[in-house]
Amino acid sequence: MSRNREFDIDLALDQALNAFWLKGYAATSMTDLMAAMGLSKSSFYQCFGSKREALLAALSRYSMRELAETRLHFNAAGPVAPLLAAWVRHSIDAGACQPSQRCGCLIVNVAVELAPHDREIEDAVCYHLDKLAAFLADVIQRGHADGSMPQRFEPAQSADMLLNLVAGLQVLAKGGVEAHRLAAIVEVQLDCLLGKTN
Amino acid sequence: MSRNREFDIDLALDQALNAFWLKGYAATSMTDLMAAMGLSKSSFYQCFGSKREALLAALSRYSMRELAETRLHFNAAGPVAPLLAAWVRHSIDAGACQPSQRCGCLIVNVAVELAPHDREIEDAVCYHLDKLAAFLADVIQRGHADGSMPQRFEPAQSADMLLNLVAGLQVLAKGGVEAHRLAAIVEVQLDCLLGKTN
DNA sequence: ACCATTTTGGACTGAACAGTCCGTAACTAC
DNA sequence: GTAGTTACGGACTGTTCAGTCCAAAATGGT
Repeated sequence: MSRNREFDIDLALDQALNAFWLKGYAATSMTDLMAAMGLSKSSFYQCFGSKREALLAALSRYSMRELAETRLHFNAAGPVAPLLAAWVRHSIDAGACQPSQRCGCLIVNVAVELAPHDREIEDAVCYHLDKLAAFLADVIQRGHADGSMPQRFEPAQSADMLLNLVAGLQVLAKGGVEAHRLAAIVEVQLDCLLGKTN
Repeated sequence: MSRNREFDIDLALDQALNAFWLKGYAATSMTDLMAAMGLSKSSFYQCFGSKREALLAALSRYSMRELAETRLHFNAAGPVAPLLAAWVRHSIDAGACQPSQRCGCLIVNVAVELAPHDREIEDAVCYHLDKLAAFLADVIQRGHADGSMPQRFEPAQSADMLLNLVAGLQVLAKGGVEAHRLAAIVEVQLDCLLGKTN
């Protein structure tokens, strides 16, 4: 009954996501965005409404993807402690949407740039952080149960601490702190959380 | 031999700093900036050269101020541990250039928004972080010497960990995480760094 | 084959952008 | 007082911004 869309919405959204990830929201012009997504103005506005709505959609997609990957990682069998250590260590070099580019974490970037000025975006950021914290708390609970993690702190507190750890790492990495110092921070924190033996 | 400048450069710079702090670099237009600083276009460009150079100057001023305040705080007599605890706790509510506004830390904001795309700004950020880390390492060394801090980690590592802690807090605060959770993170981390007794 | 529907490219909009320039006003040194 | 110098206000530049609109092309149902 009608002409078919020529592009894949999810693919276009991924490319928009990468553009925002790489340059930030304000610094990504519509020209940049359309070039990255490979669509014309009319197609973009028809499909996504506005630049801001595209960011919101990209943010939601990023959040889903990130949470799914994290869940997958912790689905592995065996004690939780080494999984957790691997997850945190991985977070250092995960912040690259393009090779040799320090994009950090889209959620962190958006939280800093926009969350205080846009309620809806703050809600999206907060939703992601809460989901992630809740999942990590579950994982930590599992670590307590399987005996691989000392029960020194409440799971929820340890989870928030991990959140804070990875958020801080993204900032320091973007600020130009060398990788070996970031790695040392991770090890110190893992030591606190998991005890001498990790 | 000439007409005098009608405004105070440092005051104007402080107001520029607040504007950038509040809204970020890209989102602060020249119109915003001139209004905040209370000067006309010609005065601004005559005195500061460009928007970017104004940011650089503001960044340097912020860095000096921040470092001076930190040095002052740790100049107090007595054991280091409680001073350190107070400093970190204070960092939660320090991120407000205006009442009831979550501005976070200018260095963190700029690190996330601009450092990966502007070498000179990255250098400024990195310089501040290094200075702060080095000073904190000295403070921690003092804490080791006066016996108020356990010597579980190297001073430089503990200092980087503190840097990471406060950076993470700024991000989570901007993202909308509630203050009591931030406070809990601080206490957990202080517990790791200072031992059960703080 | 043809009509109804939707996508698409690109011309177009008015506003906002960073930055320049110049006539005028104000001040200092002499 | 006056000459020389600088600061100031604001008009002005050309560019870029996000977003609108429409004619033409492409498609699917009948």
